[in-house]
Amino acid sequence: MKPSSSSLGDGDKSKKESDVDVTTRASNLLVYGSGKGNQQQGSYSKDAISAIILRCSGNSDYFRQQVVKDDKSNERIKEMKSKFEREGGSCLCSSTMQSIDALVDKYRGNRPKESNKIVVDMDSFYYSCALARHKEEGTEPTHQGVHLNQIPVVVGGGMILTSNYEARKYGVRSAMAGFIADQLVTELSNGKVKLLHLKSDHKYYAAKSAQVRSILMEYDPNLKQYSLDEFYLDLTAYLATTTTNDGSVVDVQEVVEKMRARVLAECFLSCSAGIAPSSVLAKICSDWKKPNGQFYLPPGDESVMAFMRELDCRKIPGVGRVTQKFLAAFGIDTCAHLFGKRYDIFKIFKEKTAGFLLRASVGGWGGGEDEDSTASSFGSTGDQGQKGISIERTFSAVWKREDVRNMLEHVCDKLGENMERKGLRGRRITAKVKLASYVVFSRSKTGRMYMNEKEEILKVADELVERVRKEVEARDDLEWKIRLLGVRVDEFEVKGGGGGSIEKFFKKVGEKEGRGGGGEKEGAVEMGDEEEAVEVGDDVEVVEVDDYVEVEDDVEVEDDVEVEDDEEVMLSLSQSQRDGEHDDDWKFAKALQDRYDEEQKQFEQQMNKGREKEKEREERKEAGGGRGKLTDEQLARRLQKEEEMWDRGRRRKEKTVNKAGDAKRQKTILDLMKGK
DNA sequence: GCGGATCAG
DNA sequence: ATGGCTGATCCGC
Repeated sequence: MKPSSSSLGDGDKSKKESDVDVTTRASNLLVYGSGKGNQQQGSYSKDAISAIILRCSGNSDYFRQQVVKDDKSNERIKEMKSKFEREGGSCLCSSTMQSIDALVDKYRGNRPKESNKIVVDMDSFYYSCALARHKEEGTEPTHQGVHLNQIPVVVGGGMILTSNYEARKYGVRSAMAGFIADQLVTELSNGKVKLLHLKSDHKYYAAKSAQVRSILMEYDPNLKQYSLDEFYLDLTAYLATTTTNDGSVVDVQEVVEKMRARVLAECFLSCSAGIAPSSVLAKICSDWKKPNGQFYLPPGDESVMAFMRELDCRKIPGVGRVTQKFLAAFGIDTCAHLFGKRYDIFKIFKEKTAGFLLRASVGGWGGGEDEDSTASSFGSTGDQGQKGISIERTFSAVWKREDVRNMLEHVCDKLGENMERKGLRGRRITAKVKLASYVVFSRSKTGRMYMNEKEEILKVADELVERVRKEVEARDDLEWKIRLLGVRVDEFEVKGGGGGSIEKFFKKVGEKEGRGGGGEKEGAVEMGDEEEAVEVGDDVEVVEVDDYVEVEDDVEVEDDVEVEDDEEVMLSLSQSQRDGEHDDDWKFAKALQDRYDEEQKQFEQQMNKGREKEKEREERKEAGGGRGKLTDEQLARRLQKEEEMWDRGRRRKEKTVNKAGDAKRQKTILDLMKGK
């Protein structure tokens, strides 16, 4: 498909050419952007859909930014390709190839011998919930006399959350902007059909999800739930302990059929299931017979390899739009291609990604540890494994300090509440700012203190946002108008984990202070003055003592800054206690705290120095390279070209593959082998 | 450690 | 005119 470049006149050539450019790349962007779903019967043509989306998107800020991002990833692909060729293309030491093959053999050998893993995935969950609700309330699931299934319906307004199958025929997908979805339906139906929007009702969905869950629990009490509409089961135990009436072994496929029938009958919700030797394979299979169907992948290498062979890479969980494009650039579309180029991927991608893709190419999941590593505790025990917590909000663009501050305050309030509820404290704060132009910035600061109170978080977040503001205002290509603010806290304190002697010491202090040393999360303890408000007696402040020292180690501290390791800290603690000079534990702790504060300040100064140096370097670069971003980029490109040429010459002289790089890859592969 | 990107649901 | 939110991970620097 080609955009109509012929329709262009001759005038104003340069501008229109760049428009064509954008359009070409943009439509490219759309073709790949269609997502993981299957194309179904009766759908409108992809081209017609793309054309409408393209026209609706027009010159919107959002779309422009998408194109910029797309350009960047294309550039990265180009770099990767040239690097690949520079390093001799598909060429590795035979020993490296042997290692890769050994790894493949291991993955293939380690797959579980039975297909007892089940993934249950609810069909267009939010939409189905709407239908189920009608059933429960005895109302008709119709709109103007027509059953909802017969007309295009979505859940969500500004942003589509779910669409029914009729709407999907018009190219309406989740995560699509509402107004584009409307336009698709209206235009493709020649104005005869209008897209119906239903309101989202998260509470009801959660209730229905719990209902489904309780049924599935009868089959596997340890099932895992990743989201409201996805369940992971292991039926091994169920199959081993269940027999049919005549005493024969039950068939897993029949069990799943019955299970789904029960969900449908009791919850009025249809779902699809995958049955496979591993949960990742089951996840892929659950998509195979959607909606209201199931797919059984028999165990055994032959079966799995045959299934994978045909599989589009994009169906691999973890391979998204961009990765697919990367792979396609190297001629890799299916898992068969992936397997065929298994040696190449270790030269193309970094270790984690390469290992992941190699494993995926043979469906090599389920070899023990990885089956559990995906464990999550959605809706059950809580958030033990949680690594971060965040809130972000979109609003109509603001720019005044006061408005920004208010928005930020709102976000921090919410975050503080959530953290308190979950009993979390973290020492890294990240602020996220999205400009009206959809350009995103994030700035973070790792502190020494574990925080969970809105005021504390707000203070840091505000500094970070101000930093972004200064950076943005210093640039002439950006405008300080923001449409989103977000705050994230991570680097949580380790709770209940051991607790060294320092912690115990502080616990004692805490008890003496009459605040309990347990680590409970009480609200803000009001003290006299800001600096005094440091919660000396709270044991949670303690864990980071060694963390801080570690950080210091990394940062090349000035000579005159004392750096102590854990032991010395402890020593000084007990010494002071023996001294009797600090009869009052609190006083001593306060002194210690002050010193840490001082160190933190030094630490920050150090960081700032680094930042300034970085800036200077940037400025010098700009001064030397002339002015304007374009010139700079051109220069960089030229430099790279030169380097490439030089590199190519050098390689030719060497006449062999890059042994050093190969050795490194060997090591990577060996590490992967050792993995189990 | 930091910041940008990607992915999933 | 209208284009989300939460949490995780990887990579390059």
